[in-house]
Order: sequence, then C-alpha cells, then structure tokens
Amino acid sequence: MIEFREDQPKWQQVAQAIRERIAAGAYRPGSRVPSENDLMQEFGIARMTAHKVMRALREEGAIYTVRGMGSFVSPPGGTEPPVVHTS
Amino acid sequence: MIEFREDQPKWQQVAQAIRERIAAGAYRPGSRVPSENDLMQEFGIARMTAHKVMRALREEGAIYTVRGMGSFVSPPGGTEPPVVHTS
DNA sequence: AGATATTTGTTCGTATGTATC
DNA sequence: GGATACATACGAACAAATATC
Repeated sequence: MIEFREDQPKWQQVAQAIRERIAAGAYRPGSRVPSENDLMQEFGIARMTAHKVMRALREEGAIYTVRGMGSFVSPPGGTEPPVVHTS
Repeated sequence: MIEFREDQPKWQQVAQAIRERIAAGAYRPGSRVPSENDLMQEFGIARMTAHKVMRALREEGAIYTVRGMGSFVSPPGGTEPPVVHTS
C-alpha cells in the first residue's frame, strides 16, 4: 500500500508506482498489468482514478490496452502493435 | 471554437452556443447533444464548467439528461417525460 | 447458442479544494 | 462574501469487448 502525500495527486502517485514496477521488471513486456479493479483494491482508489492512471501510462507508451482483456506492458521498442489473438 | 468574451462567464457563453444549435436544428428533438466530455474538448473548458452548462439547459427545459447515457434535446412540447427504450 | 463474469470505455452526479475576481 | 473556473476524487450507471462455462 502507498501512503499518499498531500502535495501530489493520487493518480500521479499510483502511476509512478506502476512505472517503477515496470522499470524494475516486476511487470514484464507483454504481460498483463493490474486491472483497474486491482488498482482500486490495492491502492484504495476509485475506479475513475484508476482509469486515469492507466490512460496516462497508455499515452506515454508504457502500456497498451485491449478492451475486455486488460492492459499490458509495451515491448521495449515501443510502438509495435499488440499481438491480438484472432484464432 | 469560440473566442470567449471577458464580459460574460464562459458557462453562459457555451450554453448560448448550444441553445443556438438547438434553435437552428443542428441538434434535433430526442437526439443526443454533446457530452460534458465533448464540451470540454470543443470549448477547452473544465468538466465542472461543462456540467454547469448542461445543468442550466436542463433547468430551462431545453434538454433532459439520463445518467450513463447523455443529454438529449427536449421535445417541442417541453416537459413530457423522456422516452426510455425498455425493449 | 446462451448465460455469466471480467474488463475497459464512457456517461452523468456530487463534493472538495484552490485560485481569482 | 459571492461567483467563476480549474483540478482532483469519489460514486453510480450504462455500454461493449472478451473469455469461460
């Protein structure tokens, strides 16, 4: 759990926590990151706040998202299209 | 986009813009009007300001709103309850 | 085929805090 | 004090995509 500081928005602090886990290799390229529901539970935040976190990470290219599936760590390169199972 | 005047609140100017579009028939009775998010984007305003716009239009009967769905142009009569699709 | 659960996308409703005028 | 305007953050509801059973 995080002790939220007063001087920075929750959504930024959570986003930073996820960034650090990716950088540390806790979440590896192509693997799923916690769902918005997971983030709600773990950090005690509202779903819209979790959504804002994921949107920020998505916009900076750290993750990509598939509706109904979840979000995944982007490959090191950065912009390769996600592997979508079409079978 | 709008060039906001200094002599009048933003939320009133945006509300007037929407009123004019309804009057002009750009938004027809029963059809959806732009969401608060749309208004944020188009006019470059905060969500709370967009909300204030919609509340004003709702209170004067120009639109009606359904949570989770959006806002819609009121029928010409004025105060008939909205048609909800239950099928 | 159908039902259910999970997950993300989007919508509105509300409250609080900050800053400015 | 009041009104405006912004950002943050909570809640609630509806929608659509995906997966599983």
